[in-house]
Amino acid sequence: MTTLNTSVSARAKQFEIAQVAVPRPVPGPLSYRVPEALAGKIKVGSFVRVPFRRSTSEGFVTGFVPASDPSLAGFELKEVSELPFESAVFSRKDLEFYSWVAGYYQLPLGEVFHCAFPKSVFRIPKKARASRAENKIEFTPSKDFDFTPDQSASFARIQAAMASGTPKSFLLFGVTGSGKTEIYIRAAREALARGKGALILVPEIALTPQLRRRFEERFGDEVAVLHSGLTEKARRDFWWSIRRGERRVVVGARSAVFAPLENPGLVVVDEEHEPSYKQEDRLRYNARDLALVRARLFGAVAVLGSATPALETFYAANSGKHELLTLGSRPNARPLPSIEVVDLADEPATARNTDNDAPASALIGAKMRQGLEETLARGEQAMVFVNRKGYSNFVLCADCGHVPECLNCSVSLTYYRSASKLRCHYCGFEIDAIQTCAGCASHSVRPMGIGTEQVERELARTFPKARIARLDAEAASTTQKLEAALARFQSGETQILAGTQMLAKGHDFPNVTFIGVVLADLNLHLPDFRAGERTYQLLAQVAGRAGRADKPGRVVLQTYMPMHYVIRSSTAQDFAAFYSEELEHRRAFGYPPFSRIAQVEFRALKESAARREAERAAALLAHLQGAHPGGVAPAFTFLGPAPAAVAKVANRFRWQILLKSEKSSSLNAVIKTLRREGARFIDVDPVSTL
DNA sequence: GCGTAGCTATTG
DNA sequence: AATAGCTACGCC
Repeated sequence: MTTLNTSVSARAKQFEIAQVAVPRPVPGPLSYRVPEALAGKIKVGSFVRVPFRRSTSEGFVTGFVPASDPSLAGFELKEVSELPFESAVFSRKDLEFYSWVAGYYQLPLGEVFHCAFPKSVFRIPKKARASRAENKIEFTPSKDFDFTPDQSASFARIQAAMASGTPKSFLLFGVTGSGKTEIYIRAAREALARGKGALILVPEIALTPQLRRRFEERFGDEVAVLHSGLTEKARRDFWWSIRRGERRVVVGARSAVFAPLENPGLVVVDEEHEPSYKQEDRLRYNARDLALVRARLFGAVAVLGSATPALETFYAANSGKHELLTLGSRPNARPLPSIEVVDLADEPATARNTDNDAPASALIGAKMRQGLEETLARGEQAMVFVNRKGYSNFVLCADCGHVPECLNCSVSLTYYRSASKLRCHYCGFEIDAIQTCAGCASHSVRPMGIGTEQVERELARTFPKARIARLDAEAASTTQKLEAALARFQSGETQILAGTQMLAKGHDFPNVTFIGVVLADLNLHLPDFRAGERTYQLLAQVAGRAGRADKPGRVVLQTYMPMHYVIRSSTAQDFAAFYSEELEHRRAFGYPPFSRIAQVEFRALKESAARREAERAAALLAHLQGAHPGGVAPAFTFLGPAPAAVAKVANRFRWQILLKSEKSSSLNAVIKTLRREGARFIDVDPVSTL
């Protein structure tokens, strides 16, 4: 140690090298000298601009090392070029969280920064701004709803946990309409009362403006909203007002798990089972899992809410990892709808997929038609679900069997009738729909399989006087279109709305008393171990949209597999039955929650290269397994290598290996090895293995 | 010998 | 991720 009178300057000199994480997939932070003018101003958490290659990059200071650090030997270090903001943009606590994320997904810290800091946030140099005064004027929070006994009991548990100050997590298990949102609101208020913030994650907030409104009615300009649909300016303003502590109730989508709330006391994940919490590119994080981690690190209470929890979540609750809070009753006393199952095998099999000559009943069976008729006669509304967009899955030449495929992907093209196009759902490739077969020039090109457009058209033919509309990704291509379509349905202008699961999200249409599910088993047989779970969740969600207090709901569900456990348990609205059967399947095949999995993908322009890489990795994995001698069971297993379900996407061939391990640490070790060996696309805890 | 498409390695 | 630098190949 140096003597007292020299220590200050010695220390200043010693720690003058800043470690800067740049938001690019470079392996680690880079080292930069701190210029004299910025000495003492640059801190951990500072946002800086640094020279990078022959241009500049933005970066985040993650620490300091002495200039004498051996790791710097041989480098001609460059200097930090700019410090646009005086104060740090993240805290040491935040850094702890980012580091945890980087470690868990085994990606560079810079990748985490890329997600945590939306690019636009730093675009315009900021002066200290106090431009919100106009919002501050008069705000009277709307009144609380009365709690049911279930709500009161659940809220009391959450409140007690917040009072005790120890991090704790809950699973709030309650059907649609059981009042979960009201509990989130009161818990958020509880957090504010304790001088803390609240982070509320919702699956697709762009689709649910009502939810935002509900929070704003109660918290006024304490509310910040974060999602991808915001304009750059709106996102920047919200982000900085959270950072400055001006808005402490954050309602946002997946990426809001990184919102710069200084001191969250509550972290909520609504509809925690939703796959949209999983980011599917670059840093493939699951915001639900990260929310739990963030809550734990920051000493906050976590609440996961769902009517159809993910199997892993319910299992965790049963194992005592989360406290289970059940909401049984519905505060609006809406009875659960009656669900009738129609076995399509009993329906007349009249040319289900043909076009012009099809009878009106090809997709809409007798029971569903009758239900719709009665609903229309009563002046009420109906929704008809089919979980696939377009007119038909593909088109096929009845003479030679030719099916038009994407030029870039190994999939057939989906037929869009009204646009008269054939489109690829993977890369966007499209061609004009042609009546003449490209293979044999015959005119026998037939649409095969069903989609929303076909259902809409068939409804229009069956009910020529009814006002029918369609809602799917195509019809809701912009937020305006979506909101207009929803408004027309809300007002009663639309009587029957046909669409994908987009319909089932968050909206409350009190006049909807009938729901038709055209083909419940559409997703049941996808080659993915979660296909059953997804189907259960969708059907339960859809069924929950029907009926209210004075108007009982009715659901007609068409299926080819009425005896399948997923169909049976969802129509009986029996989560426990579904859970116990699904759990046994998972146990038998060693899938989560009985293991952790990771999917490794190998992509190349040539099929042979993708395959070679995958086989090389598989050989390495086999070798690793053999490295456990003396009859000790290998700490991991793997499936594959095999071509992906869609073997080519955007001209890149894909091969996959699925890793499984009961031990988290073993899986991590294997992933680390593969990364070191150059595997670029590893999905830790994948939600979909397709 | 030169130009360049496609690949690899590096970024402080 | 972006890109500077490198290699192999085609061309005159």
